[in-house]
Amino acid sequence: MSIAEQLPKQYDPQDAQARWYPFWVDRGYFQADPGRDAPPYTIVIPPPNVTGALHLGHALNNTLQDVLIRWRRMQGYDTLWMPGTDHAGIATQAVVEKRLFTEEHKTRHDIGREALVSRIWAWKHEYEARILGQLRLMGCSCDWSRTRFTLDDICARAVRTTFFRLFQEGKIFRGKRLVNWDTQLRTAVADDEIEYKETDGHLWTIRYPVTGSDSESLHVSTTRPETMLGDTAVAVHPDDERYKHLIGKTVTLPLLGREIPVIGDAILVDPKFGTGCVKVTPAHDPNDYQTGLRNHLPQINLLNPDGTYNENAGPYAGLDRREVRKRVVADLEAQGLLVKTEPYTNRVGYSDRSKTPIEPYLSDQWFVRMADDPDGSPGFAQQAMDAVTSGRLKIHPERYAKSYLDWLGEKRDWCISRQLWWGHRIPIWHCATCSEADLKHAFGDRPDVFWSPDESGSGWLVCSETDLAPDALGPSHTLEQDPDVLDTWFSSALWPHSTLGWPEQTPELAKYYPTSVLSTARDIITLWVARMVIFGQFNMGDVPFKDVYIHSVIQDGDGKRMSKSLGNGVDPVDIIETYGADALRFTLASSATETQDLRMPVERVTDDQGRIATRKAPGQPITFIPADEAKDLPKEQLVNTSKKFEEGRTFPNKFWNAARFALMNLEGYTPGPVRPEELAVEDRWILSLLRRAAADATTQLDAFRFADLAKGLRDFTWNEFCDWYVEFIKARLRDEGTRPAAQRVLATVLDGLCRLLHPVMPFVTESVWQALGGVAKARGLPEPAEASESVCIAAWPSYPDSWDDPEAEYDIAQWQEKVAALRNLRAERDVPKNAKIEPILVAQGRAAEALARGASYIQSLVGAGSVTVAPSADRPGESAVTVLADAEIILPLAGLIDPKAELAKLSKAKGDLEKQLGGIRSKLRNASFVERAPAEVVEQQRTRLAELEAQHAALVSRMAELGGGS
RNA sequence: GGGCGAUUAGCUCAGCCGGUUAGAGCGCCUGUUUUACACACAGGAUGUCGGGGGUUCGAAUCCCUCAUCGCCCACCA
Repeated sequence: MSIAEQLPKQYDPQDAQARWYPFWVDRGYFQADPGRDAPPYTIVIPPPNVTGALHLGHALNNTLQDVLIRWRRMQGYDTLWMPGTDHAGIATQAVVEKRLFTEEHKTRHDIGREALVSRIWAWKHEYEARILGQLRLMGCSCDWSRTRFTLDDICARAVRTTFFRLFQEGKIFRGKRLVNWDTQLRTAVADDEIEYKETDGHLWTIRYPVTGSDSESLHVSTTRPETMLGDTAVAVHPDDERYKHLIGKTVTLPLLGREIPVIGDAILVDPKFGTGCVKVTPAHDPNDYQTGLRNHLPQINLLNPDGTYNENAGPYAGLDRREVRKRVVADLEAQGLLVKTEPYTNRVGYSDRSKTPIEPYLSDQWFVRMADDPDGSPGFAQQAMDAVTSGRLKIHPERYAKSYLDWLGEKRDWCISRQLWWGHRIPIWHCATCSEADLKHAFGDRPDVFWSPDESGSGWLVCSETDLAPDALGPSHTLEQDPDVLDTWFSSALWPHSTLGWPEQTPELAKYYPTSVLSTARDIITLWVARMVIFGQFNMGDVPFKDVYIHSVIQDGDGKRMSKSLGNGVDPVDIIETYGADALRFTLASSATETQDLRMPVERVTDDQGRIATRKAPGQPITFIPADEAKDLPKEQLVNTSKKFEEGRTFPNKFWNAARFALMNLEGYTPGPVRPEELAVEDRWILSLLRRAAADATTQLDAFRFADLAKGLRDFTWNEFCDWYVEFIKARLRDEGTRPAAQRVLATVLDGLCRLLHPVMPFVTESVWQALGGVAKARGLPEPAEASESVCIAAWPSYPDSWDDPEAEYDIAQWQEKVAALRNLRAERDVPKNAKIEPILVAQGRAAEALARGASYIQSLVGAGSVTVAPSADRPGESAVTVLADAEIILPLAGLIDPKAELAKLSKAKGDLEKQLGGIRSKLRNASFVERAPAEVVEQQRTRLAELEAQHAALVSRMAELGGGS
């Protein structure tokens, strides 16, 4: 059996995936080689969180990165796609803690730091394996030998060194800050890890008596009455006539009896809101905190880490915050100080992780200084802004540069400490009792140890690149390591250079930094991209990448964000199993336009009996169960897909079958040169289009226009190569004389298609490449050359300008137009399928010459007995007529023409023409148009007018012949 | 509240540095087992380009405004 006959009629994606991925990996195509003499092209993967598996958003992002990497690899670059995963601090700890609680009813405090961390590692191993497996299934050509994890030793080393350098240069400092405290997890959470919910509560109004006055008092309203225990002032607007005389006096804080000042503060107080008086609790409210700083108010912390109140709450000490609220309200009421209680809906912040209300909480934290230096030299934020404004770093689409610059413009210090156990431990050791002499004695000659006085307490803070033993200062002093870990973004921010081995001066670092492109989602432009720029410039003295590509966000069909728990999430593996990896990739690449959001209508997968596809757990095989049983399942067990991927499935199949056709017709292929005169018009035409398709593809990839790339290649493959070229050459392939040249062109075009389509559809192209290699190992024009062993490493095509052939394109366009018109006539006039037609094409000049050259092709493509091309012809009464811009088509159809119906059709065509003519005529009658529009536009309209008038005249004369009026 | 973006065929989207008759895929209708492909082929229908106003010889495209939707940021005593 020939190779072609062994190929199934339908492309089998699973077979190709199973075959070629190991093939590529075994041959080491994905491995970068810093020793190779080729320019570098590098992408670091945005490391997915090990929290869970990848979804369609990741699939989109990684498809695009793989397209770029495969393209550049083919262009001859030494490509490195650096893979890895992110430990994702709080997110991962939270899922593991949650599981610990639901399965064993234990908190992390029950099992301790070491045990929890080891459980998280186990989780990490499981999900890392799944994530990397998903990427492999998608066909991602990462250099797996370099896979990194943000918490591995290589990354840890970079974290240590960076922290040390920052500390040494005074870029890291310790400070008090109001953090969002999660009392259940006992940790601070980031602003973006808070979910606000509209919650029904109350607004309580409390009376604060003015000290030394029997009658006067101020009324303040609050949604959190318990915090009044920590009030250190009452603020009014400085211009408020009702209260301004009280500024500088004091009021007596109810329940505790402290005297607190009345202050004027125009920023905090809106005199029109509520009573116009605001209680100020600097330690427990962000605005009040700022107010406290402005007015030098004391900060009274009321909270213990577990959510109970501390000794500052006086009689309420030891009670949970919720209990304190109840008692404070009851006590105020009992003392007649509660003015009123109103129902009130406000937004309460809940921790994303524990789903409990967040408490603003004053605590010691570590910060990286973002602001400019006191001497005015630019700080980290400014440096990162400069990278973009100077053009060293480009963000695509450009509009996202604005969010980057706006956010950095605030130059807010970056809080890098987290009260967690999963992460890089802060490399600071505190010694409360020692003197600087002790430190000098112990570490004096060590360049990797640096200390500074603890400004917030007594003793010294010692930063070290390597762990310090508790007794490193001798038996009389204790060194205690800071219990906190670093914000997960601290290690992510180092990713582009830590993964290359920094601070070691590795060959990789020298060659691959700065990397080429970063592709990511817009919601982490600030959290991640900006910080990579900051640390890249700090450690490496250069931006971490030259281009940042921001892809769109995938939503479901209703515009809702996809998520597994909402039941609208789509697992790329489900798509791959249903449609194939190439289908997934092609559809995603086709969808990658410059939009912000991308809708992906989602539907359940069912079998032909209407049963619902489910998976017991992600990664498990699909089982189908009756619909009514599926109702009660958790949504994350349902398998979703989207019709959008149908398009991605049909295209590889179309290409596959075009290849089968080619292979079947390459029997007896012999490599050899093709002389220009051996090329038929259609050969010159397809080569001209192939050249343009390749040039366009290159341009689009350069500009990250993935959708245009996918569409352009699809159109060329399907609408030009399959629909026309293959049809054109069928006859020549049957003729022994013309067969060899036709085969050589066919092999060349198929070879080019494999290359051009490979970045987007690696699997089907490799299948075709290998099969093609079986019959035509040497191919290409004008001289054949031996093809490489894999399309993965074949050269990206760039064809000579001499292939550009406007004459051939003109000819083919002429043929195509006439074929389309004749097919339309056949269909519209109900010409029997097997009837041989005898059309006459009336044309003059260049058009006539082109049609004469193509007569035999037109004949076979429209099922004609003969095709006549003539400068003029009589129109038989029983014939259908179509009038085109440069030709008239006469189709004699004895016995098939109903003059009335024919007239009606012509009349409709005439009506359309007249509408267009009317538009153009009125335009040309308009003096301002003729005067003001550019000359070529006016000329264009005149030409068009002449064409349409000629067509109109022909129609009118035909109608007269048929006996119809004009 | 500030910002970004969207609104074009039944659906998902191109087009938008103004200029022939606004396109694609899917879906729909009619026909076809034409020896690569029914995941196909041939033909066809479908749009006051969200509403209103303006600029211009000319607006889907530029400006203003309103409406609806989405996202980001800030914030709600």
